[in-house]
Amino acid sequence: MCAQASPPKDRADKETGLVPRRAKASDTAMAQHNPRTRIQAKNRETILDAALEVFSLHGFRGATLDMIAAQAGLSKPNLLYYFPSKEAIHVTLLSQLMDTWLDPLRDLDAGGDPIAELRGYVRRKLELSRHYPRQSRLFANEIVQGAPRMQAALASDLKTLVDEKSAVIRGWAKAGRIADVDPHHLIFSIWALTQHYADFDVQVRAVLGEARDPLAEAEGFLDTLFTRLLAP
Amino acid sequence: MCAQASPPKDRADKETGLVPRRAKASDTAMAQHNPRTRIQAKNRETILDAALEVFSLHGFRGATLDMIAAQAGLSKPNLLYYFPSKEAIHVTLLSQLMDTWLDPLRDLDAGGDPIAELRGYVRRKLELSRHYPRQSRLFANEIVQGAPRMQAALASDLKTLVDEKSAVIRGWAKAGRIADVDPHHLIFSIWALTQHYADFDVQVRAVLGEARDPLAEAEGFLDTLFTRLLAP
DNA sequence: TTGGTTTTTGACCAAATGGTCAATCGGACG
DNA sequence: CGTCCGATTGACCATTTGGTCAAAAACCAA
Repeated sequence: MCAQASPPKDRADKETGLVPRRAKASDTAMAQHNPRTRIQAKNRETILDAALEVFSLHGFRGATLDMIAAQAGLSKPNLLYYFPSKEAIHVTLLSQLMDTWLDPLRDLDAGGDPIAELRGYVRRKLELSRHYPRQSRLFANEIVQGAPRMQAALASDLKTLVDEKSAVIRGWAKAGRIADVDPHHLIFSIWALTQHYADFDVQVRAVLGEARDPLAEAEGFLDTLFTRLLAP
Repeated sequence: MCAQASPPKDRADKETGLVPRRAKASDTAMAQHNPRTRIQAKNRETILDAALEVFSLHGFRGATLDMIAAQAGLSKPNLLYYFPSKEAIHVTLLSQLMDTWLDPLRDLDAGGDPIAELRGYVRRKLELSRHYPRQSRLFANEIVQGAPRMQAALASDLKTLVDEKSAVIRGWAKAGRIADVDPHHLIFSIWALTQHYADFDVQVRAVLGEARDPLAEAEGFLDTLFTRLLAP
C-alpha cells in the first residue's frame, strides 16, 4: 500500500533535502533563493505567506495551487514562474520553519541560571505558538503524517541540537541545580505543551468557551508546571 | 479566500453530525450501522481498519479511495457499496474515535484518591497512545486542520464532559488534596503530553535514536511530572 | 435445481488539479 | 521613442480521483 504519493514520476532532481541549496548556474532566473529584482522579492514573499496560510489549513495534499494563487492574488502560472512546483513551495516553507522554530532552543545558555533558562525557553516557545500558529500547524501536519519531507532534517540537524542541549541539562541535573529528569523527555514535554496551544487551538477554544484567552492562561500554568517539575 | 474545500456542491444530506444516526427506513441495505449479514459486518470492519490506516497517514484529502480499497483488499466500487462516500467513512471513524478516546476521562472518579485518579488517567491515556497511535493521528489531523467535521462535537459533548470533570478537579484543589492548578489546563497538559508520543512519533524517535523505547520512558517521566505538579 | 437477493466488479464519467507554453504586457534604459 | 528582458496570463493538457451503473457472480432459501 501507500503507493504513489506524488504525481511526478521520474524527476530525480526534486529538492527534498531541506539543506540550504547551492545555487546551480543552470537555474533559471527566478528559482534563486536570492531574488534579483525587488518585484521578485515581494512576490516570492507574497506567495510563501499565502502558501503558509493554505498549507497550514489544509495540509500538503489538501492545498491546491489555485487556492494559493487566489490567496496570493496572483495567477497560477505566475506562481509557477516563481517556484518550479507545489512541492518546492512546501519545502521552502519547511526549511524556513526549522530555523525559526529551533532558535529558542539554540539560545539555551549553559552558563545561565538553569531554572531561569528553562522557564525562558518555555516562554519563548509559547510566544512562537502565539505569534506563528500557522507555522506550528504546518510543522504538525508534516510530522503527524510521518514527516515525508523532513525525516532527514529531523535525524541530523534536530537530533544534533537536542543531544547537545540535553547534555547541558543533564549537567545541571547532575550538579543538583535542577531536579533529575530525563533531558530529552523534558524537551519533548516543552514542545508538546507549548505547541498544543497552536496546533489544537480549535479544541482548546471549544472546551474553554468564548470568554477565555488560552495563550494568556497557558503562560501562567506552564510556568507553574515547569517550576514545580524542575525544583531540585 | 479559502474557497471551495470539497467538491460535492449541493448535497444537503451529508452526515456530518457525529451523532449516532437513526436508521432511516429509506436506507439501502448496506448503509446501516447495524449490519445485517456476517459478511457485511466483516467487510465494514475491514474497510474501516484500512481507512484508519490510510487517513491517519495521509489526512482526509491525502487519502484516496483507491488507497483504501487496496489496503482493504476490495475494489473501489465495493467500498462504495458499504459506505455512501469517502466522507462517510471518515465521519464514521471520527465518531467511533471520540468514544474510545474519552473513556479514560469518564472513568475519573470523584470519590477516588485525587492523585491516584489523575495518575491513572495519565497512564490510561498513554496506553491509548501506545496501542492506538493511528486513531490519535487521525484525530490530530482533524484538529490541526480546524476540525471541519468535528467542531460541533467538540463544543458540545467534549466541552460538557471536560467541564464536569474540571469541577471535580477544582473540588479536589479547593479541599487541598492536590495543588491548586487550573483544571482545564491540567487536562490539556495531559492530552498534549500523552498524545505527543503518538502524533509526533517520528520526531520523538528521530531525536531519541534507535535504541530507546519512547513510550516506556514516557510513562516514568510523565508519572514524575504530574506527581510533582499535583503534590499539595 | 431454481429463483430471488446480496455482493462484486469492469467500464465509464465529470470535475479537479499540477503543470506547460506561446503569446502578451510593462517598464527601464539607451 | 524604441528595444529588450523580466513578468504575466489565457488556453490547454494529462492524470488523478470521487463516484455511478449495469451486468455478472456468489449466495441462499425453498
